[in-house]
Amino acid sequence: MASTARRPSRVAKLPPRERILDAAEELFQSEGIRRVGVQAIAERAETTKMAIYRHFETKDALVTEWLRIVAADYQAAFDRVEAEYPGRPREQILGLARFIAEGLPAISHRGCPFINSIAELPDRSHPARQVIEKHKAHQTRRLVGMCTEAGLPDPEQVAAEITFALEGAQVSTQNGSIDQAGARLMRIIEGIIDRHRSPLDASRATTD
Amino acid sequence: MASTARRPSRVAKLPPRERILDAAEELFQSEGIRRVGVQAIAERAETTKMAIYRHFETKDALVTEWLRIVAADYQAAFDRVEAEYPGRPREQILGLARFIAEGLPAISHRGCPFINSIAELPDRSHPARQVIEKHKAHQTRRLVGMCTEAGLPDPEQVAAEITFALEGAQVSTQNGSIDQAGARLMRIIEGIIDRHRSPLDASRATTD
DNA sequence: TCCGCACGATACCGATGGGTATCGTTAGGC
DNA sequence: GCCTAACGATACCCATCGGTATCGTGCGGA
Repeated sequence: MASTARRPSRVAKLPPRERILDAAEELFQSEGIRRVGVQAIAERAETTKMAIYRHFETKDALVTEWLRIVAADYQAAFDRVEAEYPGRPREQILGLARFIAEGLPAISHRGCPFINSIAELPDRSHPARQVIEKHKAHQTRRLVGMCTEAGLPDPEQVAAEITFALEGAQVSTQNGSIDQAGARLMRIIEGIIDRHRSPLDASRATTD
Repeated sequence: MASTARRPSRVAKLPPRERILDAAEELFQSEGIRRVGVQAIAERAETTKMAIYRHFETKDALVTEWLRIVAADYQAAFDRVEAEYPGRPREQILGLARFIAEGLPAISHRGCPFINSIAELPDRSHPARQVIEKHKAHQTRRLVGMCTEAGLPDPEQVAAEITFALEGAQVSTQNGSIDQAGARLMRIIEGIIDRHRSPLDASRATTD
């Protein structure tokens, strides 16, 4: 529950549960869910398998909790961007895109945790899948809200376009050139917004 | 090795190698690579594990061969669309997008084989990963070529935008509404092309 | 001081999975 | 009509992995 600071630094000895979640985050992100055994997580967390099973019922529960935290981080980005640009939905959307774009190098060769996890969890009834679906629905709702507030016609279409672009960027970055991906993504988002904003006045510049 | 005239005794089933590849395709696509054991593939192919290892050195080799086939299918779509609309790159791109859009329902709850496989194969030196990377590079090259031929300024940017949209659509469809995804994707692609086609002349119709 | 309890370490269990060895059988080519 | 080779089936080897049981240990609170 304690969604405290998610810092990859496990230098200082945090309580076991935090260390376990940190280790799981690093390993799941870099290696994938199924490739990482509980034993490996325990070693990285400088604890033992037993300690993990004292805090989490099963490995699946640990996976689910990890994705819950990642989802909370994303939603925090939404909150931050809304607080930073109150009443300016266009800047909010661009801020969100920037958040993703700036995160691209970090995940470069290993993509979005949600996308990867879905690939590894084909069972839709898996609790982790439900976390992902709920998060995606939440994200879509907020994005549509921003587009509506921006006065864009057909906000659902715009939100869908933005979502496609954001997720496509994260996927494509896994095996392409990372250097330009962020800049390209920003231009795409700007283009989407401006195209919908003024369909009869497309002469406005799309470059930043 | 090259004797394709094997005569099955009882049923008119395909030669073992074909059956194995068919079974692998179905299972890998629906369940994922790591979740599917060689034994399961053998049962689905109505053969045995040994037969599989007679035709493929390892499971990884089978995975690689499967992805090679999928890549060939995609490239066939490129060929088809180029043959169908010779000298009309805009229609070629839209035809390609339609190919993806129409394929969305089929992969609905289980996404693109490449994206999923990358998630399951974090090792970039894996031969299957190299197949994927080569395919993506090839696809990008052809897409950039189409954009160049269409006289679009900054064809790399357009190709990147299209790629993001196509892959994003396939990812987002996994856990969202499939019904509108195809139509939304087509509108996105049209919007991308037309926005770049004539930034100073946006009065032309965007619908086909 | 002593009790409780979370923690650490190790050994273990059952299941699964990749890969191999070996058997008999069958089909096709000369 | 034989000889080679691919095929089918079974049993097996070994590693890994999720999960459990059982030890011991240190530490804080009443």
